Amino acid sequence: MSLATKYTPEAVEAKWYQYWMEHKFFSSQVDHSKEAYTIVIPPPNVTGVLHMGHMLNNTIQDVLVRKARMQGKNACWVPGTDHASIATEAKVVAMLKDMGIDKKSLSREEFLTYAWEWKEKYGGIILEQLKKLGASCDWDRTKFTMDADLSDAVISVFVDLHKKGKIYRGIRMVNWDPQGKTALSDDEVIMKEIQSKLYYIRYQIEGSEDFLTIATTRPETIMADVAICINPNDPRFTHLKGKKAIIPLINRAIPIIEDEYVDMEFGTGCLKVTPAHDVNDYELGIKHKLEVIDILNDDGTLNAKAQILVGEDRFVARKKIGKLLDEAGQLDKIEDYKSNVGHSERTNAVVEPKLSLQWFLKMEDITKPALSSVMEDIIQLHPPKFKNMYRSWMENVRDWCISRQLWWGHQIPAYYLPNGEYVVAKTKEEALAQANATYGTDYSISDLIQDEDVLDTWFSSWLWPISVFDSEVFSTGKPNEDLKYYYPTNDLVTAPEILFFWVARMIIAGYEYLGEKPFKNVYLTGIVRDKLGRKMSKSLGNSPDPLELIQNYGADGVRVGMLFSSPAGNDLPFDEKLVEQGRNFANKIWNAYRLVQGWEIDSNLSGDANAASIAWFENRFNQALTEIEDHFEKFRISDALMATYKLIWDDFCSWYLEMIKPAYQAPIDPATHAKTIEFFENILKVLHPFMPFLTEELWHQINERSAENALIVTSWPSAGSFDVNNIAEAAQIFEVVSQIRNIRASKGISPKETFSLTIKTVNAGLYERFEAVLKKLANLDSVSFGDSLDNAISFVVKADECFIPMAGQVNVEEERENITKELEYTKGFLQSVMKKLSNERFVAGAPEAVVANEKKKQADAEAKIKALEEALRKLS
RNA sequence: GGAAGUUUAGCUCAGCUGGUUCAGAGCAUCUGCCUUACAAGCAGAGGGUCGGGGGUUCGAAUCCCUCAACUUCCA
Repeated sequence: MSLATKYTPEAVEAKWYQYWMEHKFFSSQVDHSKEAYTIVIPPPNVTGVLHMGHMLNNTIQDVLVRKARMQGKNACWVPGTDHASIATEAKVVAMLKDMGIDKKSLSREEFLTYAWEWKEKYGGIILEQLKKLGASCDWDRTKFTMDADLSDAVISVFVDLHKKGKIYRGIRMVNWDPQGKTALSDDEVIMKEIQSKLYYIRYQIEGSEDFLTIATTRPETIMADVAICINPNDPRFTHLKGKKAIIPLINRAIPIIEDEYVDMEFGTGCLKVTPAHDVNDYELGIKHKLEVIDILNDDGTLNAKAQILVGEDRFVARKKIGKLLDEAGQLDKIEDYKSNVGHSERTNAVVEPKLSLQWFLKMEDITKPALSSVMEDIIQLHPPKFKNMYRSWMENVRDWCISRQLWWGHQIPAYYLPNGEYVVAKTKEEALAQANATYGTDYSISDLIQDEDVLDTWFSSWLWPISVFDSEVFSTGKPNEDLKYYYPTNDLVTAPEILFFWVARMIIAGYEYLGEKPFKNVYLTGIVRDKLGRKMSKSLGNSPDPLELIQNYGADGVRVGMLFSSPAGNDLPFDEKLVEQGRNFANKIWNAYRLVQGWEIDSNLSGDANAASIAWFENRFNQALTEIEDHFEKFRISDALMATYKLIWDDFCSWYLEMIKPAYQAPIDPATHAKTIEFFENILKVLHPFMPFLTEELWHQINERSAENALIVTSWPSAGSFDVNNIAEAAQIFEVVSQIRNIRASKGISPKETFSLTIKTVNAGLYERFEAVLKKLANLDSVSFGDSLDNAISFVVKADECFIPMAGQVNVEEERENITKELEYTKGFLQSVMKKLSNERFVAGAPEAVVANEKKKQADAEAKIKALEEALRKLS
């Protein structure tokens, strides 16, 4: 019957997770008699291993799901993984390289075979790790973004949007890695500050002997210039308006255009416009309808359009052209200059802005309902400060480039025809039929060539809240039973970093395909950082191994540690101390149970002495639960946890259990015992979402229970009403206890030495009700009422004077000093109150309740002053 | 360069529309305790001019202006 003095999580956690799985507590089926509560997991990358960010994110989801389940809702948490085109392809390429295989030597099919093998082997690791955390996902519903049905959904959506005219092919500037010969996403580009040079080049004005000078870091691109741009407000250049300039060395005339975009302060105030090789210039080119001259090959060498230096590498060309310009007398000077230059994360090559043909989704119309639903709080962001960011992005949204030059992913269902046209269809067969019908041709399957590229990974994950339930609705338009029941989902928990990439796009897809929001609440977590404030990352090696943490502190401890200091949207500065605190908390509860389970019950005993304590805790529990519910309501999860923590540690353990605890080896009365077990059970219920393993273990220790009575499916307690007055009275008693303990501590008197307490009060009834508690907690042999005592240490609580006789031990000077100090403070306080009350404008202007309050403060302070003054008189 | 946010105890943060216990919590620190549930613990204590300055108000951590520092997003 004796339990270990320390809680050991390992065995307990494995046991209960298996138990929950066996009894299918995580699984959810459509059940119209119950309200659905749905969360879809932000699918982690298949390349991923569990990191601290996942821990935080999934702990929050599990807390929400477990609470909803206990509240009788049909809780469904759908897990899954994301195929992560770029990251996975990079992993597979690296793996092949280790095996001595070059990706270029493989066909697409061969490569994909390796990729799938890799996915089967490593893709599920992260989900297994989530189980260790206690995640109560419905594992039977596990999905992968490249599952056949989900892929089908992605292709249907592409075809559909293309048919609606929302998807088009267009030119776009991408980050090109000339070494890897591939486009990079912005995330794969690392900006580095580079010491470079600013070349000042002289361009002759057509039909005159004048020159204008332009500063550029990229002189090798002058052959691609199509205009010179000046700021129309710049008085230095008014004479150039409408003229033309001549590109040095190749002597091509280009127009001088005007745009306020030009920074008059930078360089010479003149800008050369090279649309093919600079993003900003490209925009400028579109605005002014300029042609585009691309002088670079894919490998970064100059092509024939450059006319000179053809075949030279861009950096070699830069040096050479500097020399040529100098020789031609058209190089004014060269200055040192620091600039930020993008480098390829993988090859470290300097990234070249390059125009290429890509697929786009028109965003202008499709985003409208997604913007308004968030602005009108139909979908609520927590914390709401992210609404601003969301709006600015949605209002300035650019068309979404959805193609990627990769193989791992959903291949774009566009088929090119020998006649130079293309068709978009779900299958090659359909494409063929469509092609022949449209163009009156007689092509065969082998004439069709499918687009090489795959779709952006977000183009599949934006369908996630829909496609995990119903992958066919995109083509049929008819939602299945699952979708009708579970959609819209309730809460989405994710990181603010992907608010635009993912969250916004899910909202867009939700309205586009179902005319309904995908979720009601978006809880945005912070970033987990190390003590130095750095983001935790594998490359820095500053992230603890989550599984090791679970091993060392228990899953419950880790969950609590993660949540302790993570208000929504705020970064979490992680410190192992937090997890230790979580572990200690688990141990505290474990020991509280050890105490309670060790009691013997004597049915002859009366529980009268404990009635006041029981009544107080009942009130306090209901008060705390009300607060906790309020925190949950507002998605203040860490506050909800802290309130629970304090309820258990401070109120239940430190006060309540001490109040009712029988003397050593003495039995307890049945009424108190029963009540205490009831309180304990309620506490376990409230704590379960945060610490599922420990609570389920103790739940079954308290009583043998059948599966349907397991804690995970027990109903959540509802907060009853509570008597604030009773709680305040108890607080007054606690204050007296603390004061007496303080006297012992400051005078070095052993807690074993008993005191007798005399109280001067008009409210003796209160102290009588709590007499047993006072005696036990302050170690008193008697509590009596009466007038002031001599030779006693005194203190004042509210307006009541308390005396502890202490012949010979009273240091009169010290006592006087203490009381005087408090008296001074109280007088000062009273003065400030009186100042307000004597101010007519305050009395007239402030609300009635505020004035009444000040009057009450006045009365309390006056009573206290009276008591203190009397105590002081007694001393002399 | 454009926009937003943050600044309260040693650390991490609460403090809603100005007015109870308005200066709080947890951790950390200090002191005393191996008191038979728990030293992963118990009891007690100290600690802040609410970033600086100005203003509005009877009254400002809270509203306004300004300066400074940090962070993030966009370019």
